[in-house]
Amino acid sequence: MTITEIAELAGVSKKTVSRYFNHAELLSAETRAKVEAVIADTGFVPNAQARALALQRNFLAALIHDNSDRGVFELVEAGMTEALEGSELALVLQPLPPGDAAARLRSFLDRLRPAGVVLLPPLSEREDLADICAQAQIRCVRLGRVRGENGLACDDRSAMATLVTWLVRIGHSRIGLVGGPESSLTAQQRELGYLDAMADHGLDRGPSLIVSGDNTFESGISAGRLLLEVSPRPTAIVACNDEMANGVLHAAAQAGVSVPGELSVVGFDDTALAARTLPPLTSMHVPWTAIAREAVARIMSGTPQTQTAGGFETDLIIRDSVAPAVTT
Amino acid sequence: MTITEIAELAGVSKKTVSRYFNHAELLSAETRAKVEAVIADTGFVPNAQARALALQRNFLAALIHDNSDRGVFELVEAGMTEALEGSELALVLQPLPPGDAAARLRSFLDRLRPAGVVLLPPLSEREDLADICAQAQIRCVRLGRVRGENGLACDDRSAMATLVTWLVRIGHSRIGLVGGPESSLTAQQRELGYLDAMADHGLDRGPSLIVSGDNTFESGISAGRLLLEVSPRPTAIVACNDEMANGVLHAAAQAGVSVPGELSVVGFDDTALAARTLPPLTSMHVPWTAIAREAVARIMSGTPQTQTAGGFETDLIIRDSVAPAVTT
DNA sequence: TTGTATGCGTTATCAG
DNA sequence: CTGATAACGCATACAA
Repeated sequence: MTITEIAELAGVSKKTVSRYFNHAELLSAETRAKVEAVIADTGFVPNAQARALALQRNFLAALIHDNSDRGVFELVEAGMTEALEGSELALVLQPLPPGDAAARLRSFLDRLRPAGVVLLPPLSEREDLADICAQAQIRCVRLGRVRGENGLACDDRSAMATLVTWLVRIGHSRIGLVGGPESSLTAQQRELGYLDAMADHGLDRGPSLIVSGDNTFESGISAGRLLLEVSPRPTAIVACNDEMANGVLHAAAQAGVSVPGELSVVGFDDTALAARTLPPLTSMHVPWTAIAREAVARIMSGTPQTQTAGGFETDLIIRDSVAPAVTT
Repeated sequence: MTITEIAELAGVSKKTVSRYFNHAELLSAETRAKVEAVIADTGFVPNAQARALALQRNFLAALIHDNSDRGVFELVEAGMTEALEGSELALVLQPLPPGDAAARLRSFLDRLRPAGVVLLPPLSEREDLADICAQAQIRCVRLGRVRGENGLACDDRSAMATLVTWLVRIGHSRIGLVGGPESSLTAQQRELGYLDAMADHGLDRGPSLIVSGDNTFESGISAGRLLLEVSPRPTAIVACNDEMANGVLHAAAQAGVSVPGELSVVGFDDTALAARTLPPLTSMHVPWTAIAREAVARIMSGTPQTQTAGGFETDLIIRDSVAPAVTT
C-alpha cells in the first residue's frame, strides 16, 4: 500500500496525497476530504523509511546520556515517552562513553539523523556536543542548563536555598552538604544555593561541612562517613541528588546514627528512589518529567531555538528522613 | 559523500561498493582491496536511511516493555546497549499500554521496521505479540520465557528452590512468599520453586504463607503487612522480585520488626535496587544483562529461531537482609 | 490549487 | 566476478 495507490483510489496525483500529510493547509477542502476518506478507508500509513530518505531526517527523538544519574534518566525517559505518545516519533537511547563522547555523538547523528536530540546533564553542559548537533542541523535541547539557546531547566540555586532555609527554620544549624561533581554546572548551582542560604542565616559553611561526590550511591556513602565524623556532628545533611542521599542513609546506618532521630537527610530531584529508601527521603522535587515533555514539544514544534520560557517550579516533598532539630 | 563517488574513486561500479558492505565474500580479493582503500581513506559510511528503504528494514533494535519492572528493564537495557555498542544498530524503546498492546505493537513495527525486537516479561509471554512480530517478519526474542521458539531465560523454578533450600539450611522453617502476578509465567515458575523446596523439606506451605503481589513496591508493602500478621510469624520472607522485597522491608520497619534480627528478607533478580536498600538485600542474581546480550546477538546474527542454548546460571548474592534463624 | 518530472542513496535483478 | 538499470516510497522544484 503506497502513496501511489492512494492517489489512484482518490483520483488525484501522488503529490496531492503527499501534501495531505505535509502541508494539508494548501489543499482545497474538497480535495482534502477525498484523500482523507480513502486514507481512513484503507488505514494507510506513509512509509517512514521513504520519508526519512527524502527528508534526510528520521522520525526519531534521541535521549543522549552518560549513565551517571539513573534516577533523573528514568524521569526524563518517562516524560519523553509520554510526550511522544501518539506522535510519529519513536524514542532512541544513546549513551555516550566518557572518553570520546563527541566522536560518538557525531557518528550517531550521522547514522540516525534523528529529528531531535535531548541532552541530559552533565552532557548538556558541554558546548562541543551542542555544536555537533548544530553542525548536523539537528534540533537539540539541553536539560538542566538554564542560560543559553536551547536550555531547559528549573532554578536549582534558589531551590536549594529554599530547602536549606527550611531546614534552618525547623531548627537545624549544622548542615552538611554532599555536592555533585565539580565539573557539573547543575551541581555548582545547587552548592551555591546552599551557600546562599547558610550565609543568609549566618551559619557556619566552612569547608569541613561540604564534601563533593560524583552523584553515585558509593560516593554518597563515603561523603556521609566523612561528614559524620565532623565535630560537632551535623544535625542535617543535604545531598545534591537522591542517589547520594541514600548513600548518606547507609553511612548513618553503618555508624549507628539514627535517621531522622539523630540526623536528618535530604535528597534532591525526588526520583523514584526517594520514596523507596528507608526511611523514605525528603527531597526537592525537580519536574524532570515536565521538562522532558517540554523538550519533546520543542523538538516536534520545530521552534528552532527558544529561550527558557516560564521556568519550572520545584517543590519540597516531605517524607520521613527529616525531623526538627533538638535545640541544645 | 555517496556510494557513487566511492565507486568512481575506486574505479568500480556502485553495485560493487554495495556488495563490499553486504556480501564482501563475493568480491575478488583485488577488487575488495581497492574499495576498502577508498573507504578507509574517505571514512565513508553508507546512508542508513537509503539502506533502510531498500532493505525494508531499519537499523534498530527495539526493547518492548510495559513499565512493570523497572529493575529488570534497567539490566536488560544495559545488556542490549553493551551488545549494540560498535554495531550499526541503535536502541529504540517502546512501552506498550496495558489496553491495546497488540495494536500498538503492530503499528510500531509497521512504522519502525526494526531489525529485531526484544520482548520483556510479562509481555514476552503473550503469544499474540509474538505472532505479530512473526507476521511482520521481524525477529523477536522473548525474555524470561524458557520453552518455545524464541525464548531466552534462566531456570527460575530451580533458582527459587535453591534459594528457599538455603534458607532452610540456615534454620528457617516458617518462610513466607510474596508472589508475582498470577498471570505471569515467570512468577508462577518462581512460586513453584518455592513450593518444591518447601515440600522437599516437609514444611508448611499453606496458603496463609503465600501472598500475591503485582511486582510493585506498593504491593510488596501490603503483602509484607499481611505476612507479618500470620501467626506464628514467618522468620523469613522471600519476594519474587527486589522491588516487592523492598516493600517487605518497609512493612517490617513500620511494624517495628527488625531485619535481619527478627525477620530475614530475600529478593529476586538482583537488580540495582538490591544493593541500595537498607539493609542491603540478599537476592537471587538473574543474569539479565547476559541474557540481553545474547538476545541482541540473536537479532544480529539473523539466526531465525534458536532454542535456548546453554541456559543461564543464577547466583545467590548474600547481603545483609538475612540472618540464620534462632532455633526455638 | 494541482500535477509532472526528478532526486534522495542504496540494493536487487539479470545480463555479460 | 562485475556492471547497467530498475526498483524502494516519498518529497520538492517547477510548470500548469
